[in-house]
Amino acid sequence: MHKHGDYDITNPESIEAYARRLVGRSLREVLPSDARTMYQSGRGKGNLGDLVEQEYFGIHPGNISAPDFIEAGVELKTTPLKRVGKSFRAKERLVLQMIKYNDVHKEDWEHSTFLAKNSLLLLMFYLWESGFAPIDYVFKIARLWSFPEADLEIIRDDWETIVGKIRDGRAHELSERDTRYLAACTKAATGAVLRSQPFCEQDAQPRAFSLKSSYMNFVIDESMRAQSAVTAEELRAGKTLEQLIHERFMPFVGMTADQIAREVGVTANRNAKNYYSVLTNRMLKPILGIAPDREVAEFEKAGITMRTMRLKPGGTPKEAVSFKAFDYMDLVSQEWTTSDLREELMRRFFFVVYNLDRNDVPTLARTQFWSMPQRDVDGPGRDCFERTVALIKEDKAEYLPRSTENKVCHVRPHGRDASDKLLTPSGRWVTRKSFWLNQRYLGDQLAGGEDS
DNA sequence: GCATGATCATGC
DNA sequence: GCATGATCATGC
Repeated sequence: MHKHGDYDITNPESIEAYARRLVGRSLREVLPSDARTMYQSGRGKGNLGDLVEQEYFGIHPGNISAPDFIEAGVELKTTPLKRVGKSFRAKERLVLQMIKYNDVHKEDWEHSTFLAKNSLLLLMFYLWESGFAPIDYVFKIARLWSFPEADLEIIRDDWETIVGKIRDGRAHELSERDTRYLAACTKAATGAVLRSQPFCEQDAQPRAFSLKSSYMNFVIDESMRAQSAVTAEELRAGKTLEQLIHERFMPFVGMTADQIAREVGVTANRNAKNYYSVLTNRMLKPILGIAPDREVAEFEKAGITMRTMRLKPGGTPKEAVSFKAFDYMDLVSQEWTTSDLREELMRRFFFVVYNLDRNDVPTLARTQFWSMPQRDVDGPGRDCFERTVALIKEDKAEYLPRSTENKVCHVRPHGRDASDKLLTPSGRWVTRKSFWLNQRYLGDQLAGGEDS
């Protein structure tokens, strides 16, 4: 028996595809009514993980040392997200398996039960909402996850640290602070029955291997990014939102901005600095056949940042791209991993690209989706952020990173005029500023893209 | 010609 | 009234 209903139990991708059907929905919306009634209103509370396994996938994994989908080697994990502002964060750490103090010390990493069970995870994130029954939580992410090699190195170190402590007879001293990604989190309430350990008389708290929340946040960011291309419903004939958008712009490619304005009925002042953003919005309007102005919301929902880009005759961008101005006080209180800047850099960008001719007449050249490579986000992007924070703290808010100092971005004034100032932590008023993407960097990045 | 500082028209 | 995305202006 290889098949189970709508998926192939031996094939990870098939299982993932079936899991993805839950994204954007709750179990109540997809389960047959007889299965639903059991779990309504508190009764049969069961945790959501069990519900998904039994009612959605129809599996009853009893074996705790092998993956849930044995034939495919896939371990299913259902785990909550919480909303923080516009983005999602892990509501809790992800518990992978109990640590058996009396067995694990005999294992080596390559042959560990940890690896056997957790090498390929099917992660299903749902949005936790206070007061909801589990059956009503809406799933946001469903994806296969295998650890990137670099991460696995660290997880291995962490595993060795934890197991090493057990071998040293110090299981009772385990702490989540010992490790970076993989932690030995306490399991069961405080005061629960303690467990024996092999090399020490003293009993230890029950603990489980778990992925820290901070690591899960990284997984979430990555997943939202990967998924944003196809979120917002793969409407109509299985086309992605991105395909639909490209197609929408196609008829305008080759037209000058003036011609486009006439075509879509824009009469706004050509000198208005939001002229191109008005044009783009109007070109997008009829997309998806939804109510006017909804398309912008669709963009938002998919986490897409829309920008105009004008290329000079040589093909380099005429201008850098700005983000909203920051508040000095707020900025210095931010950590890189959760910073506004990182969130902005991690978003998917949609560029509407115009070519300028020698007379500066803009012609729509193409549209292009783009995401900043991860190494640039957490490399130069991070440097720029941390340098900026450090300089502000040193009372040098006038001397923030320039475009010549950083490959990816820089800081520049961004206010009403030179008198538009904000308070710094040192108590001085300094020109309002923001982060900007370097135009040279953008030129290099977008040159490779041949979209639409 | 580019990097950086300065400013603007509009929408909310 | 002001933040935003965008562009202009200047100095090196």
